[in-house]
Amino acid sequence: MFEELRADLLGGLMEPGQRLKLTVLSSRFGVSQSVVREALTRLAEQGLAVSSPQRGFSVRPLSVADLSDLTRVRVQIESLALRQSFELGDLAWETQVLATHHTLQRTPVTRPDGSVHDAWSTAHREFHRALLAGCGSPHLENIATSLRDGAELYRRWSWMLTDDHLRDLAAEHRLLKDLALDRDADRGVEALAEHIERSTRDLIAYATEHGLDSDSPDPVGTGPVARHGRPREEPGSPSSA
Amino acid sequence: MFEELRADLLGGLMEPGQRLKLTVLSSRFGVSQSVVREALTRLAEQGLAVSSPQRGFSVRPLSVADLSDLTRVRVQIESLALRQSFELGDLAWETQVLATHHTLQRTPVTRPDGSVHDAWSTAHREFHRALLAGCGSPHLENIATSLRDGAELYRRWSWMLTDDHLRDLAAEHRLLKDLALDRDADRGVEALAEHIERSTRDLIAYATEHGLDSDSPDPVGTGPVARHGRPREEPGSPSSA
DNA sequence: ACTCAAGGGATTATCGATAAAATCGCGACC
DNA sequence: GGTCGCGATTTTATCGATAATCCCTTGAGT
Repeated sequence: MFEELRADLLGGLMEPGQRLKLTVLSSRFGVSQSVVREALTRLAEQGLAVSSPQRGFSVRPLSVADLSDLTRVRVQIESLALRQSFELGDLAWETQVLATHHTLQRTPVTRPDGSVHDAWSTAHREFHRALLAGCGSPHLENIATSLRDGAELYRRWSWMLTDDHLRDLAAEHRLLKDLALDRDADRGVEALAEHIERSTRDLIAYATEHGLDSDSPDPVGTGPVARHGRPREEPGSPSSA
Repeated sequence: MFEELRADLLGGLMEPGQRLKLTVLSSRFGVSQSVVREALTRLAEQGLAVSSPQRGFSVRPLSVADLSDLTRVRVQIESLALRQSFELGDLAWETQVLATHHTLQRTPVTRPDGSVHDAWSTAHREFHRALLAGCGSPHLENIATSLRDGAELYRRWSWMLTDDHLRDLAAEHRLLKDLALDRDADRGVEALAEHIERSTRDLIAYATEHGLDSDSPDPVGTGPVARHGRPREEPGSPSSA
């Protein structure tokens, strides 16, 4: 149940800032409010949701300032971890990088019906995790994973709104894999930074162009999310049905 | 209540690895098991406790491997943040560094009766937070804080077991403050790294010398913790009453 | 004497309900 | 016509109890 809710959040099913009411979630998953509450508590501690005292929980709001900061920190942390992986990674690490890259390469990005990407997403996460797993530092790895999860939220929106970065993703991953096997730290870090910053650049450009900045009420929600048929019931939108 | 439990954990009142039973905690704090459970969930997500499914919660176990890793990562992260603080910090940052250092300097480390240090601990945390607060990156700041909290657990034990680092703490903090005001990044990072690594070195030396490694049952618990009169009721100790 | 199995006790996880709090809507007042 | 205040409804936070799980002890069997 926790994993389900987490997947929903990461999948971008709920729009940012939307309130997460205990009753609707408990009926939705068929469990009591207690377990929903515990799940939300964990999610909030992870940063995927926010908890307002006496106000309940809501989906973590998105903003270009946060995305910008997140990306910058992510580049720094992942560069650190990648460099250490290149120095300290053993044979098992090399093997894992190769294996996860193969899986990622052979997993289709989108399904034939054009819907979302569930297997590819996990494969993508596994590949990037494997890249950094050689650093030999559990703490550093956890931090990197946590940051990546935070960025995942943005990546889903970037996916829906901009579409000019789909073509060379495979090439970027292949380059990262090759540089890892070659232990070319400098170029590896450079490639990883570019890989991380690319979608951020696109999304920020789109956001500033379309004027949806920090407190966009729902312009992102009018897109592919409406597909899920969830009625917008936020009190912030005066243009009710 | 959450803060109380968190302070107890950080204060080293419970010994590492000890089980945290819901009933005793709920009666201890005079609240229901639900709120204890929520607090433990949050603490577990923060890393201060560990959650075993169907087995409840327990105090985060300590090990030299974990401490070593934690210290290494902490040096890297804090160096990153400090360097950015030195570059980007504004007047407000300088002021905060100066102010928190003054408070820290004027707060006695131990009380006259020789007991623990509650005000000093918060002042210490505030000073280090202020040092890094100029980096202009909320995410990086959060990560650094989280790592510092994790290290706090070890620091308390280091305090009780080794005592050769009490004398020059004030000098180290003053040096850090001066270097911050001078914006001397290289020497600042060097001083901070030394400051972080010092107690770790001492504690690891003590641990390896006294043979209490990863799974020490309670040799650390026989120390100042027994002062709290809490009977050892772990099932792991066969020498029961 | 040791191993294995079943029973009893203790502890955790979940549930439904109650109490507290906040929000929203309606009406009175300025 | 606009604003403030009060009451009703929704929602959260807490509670006590039940059901499920695990650990330890006790006993028989080998």
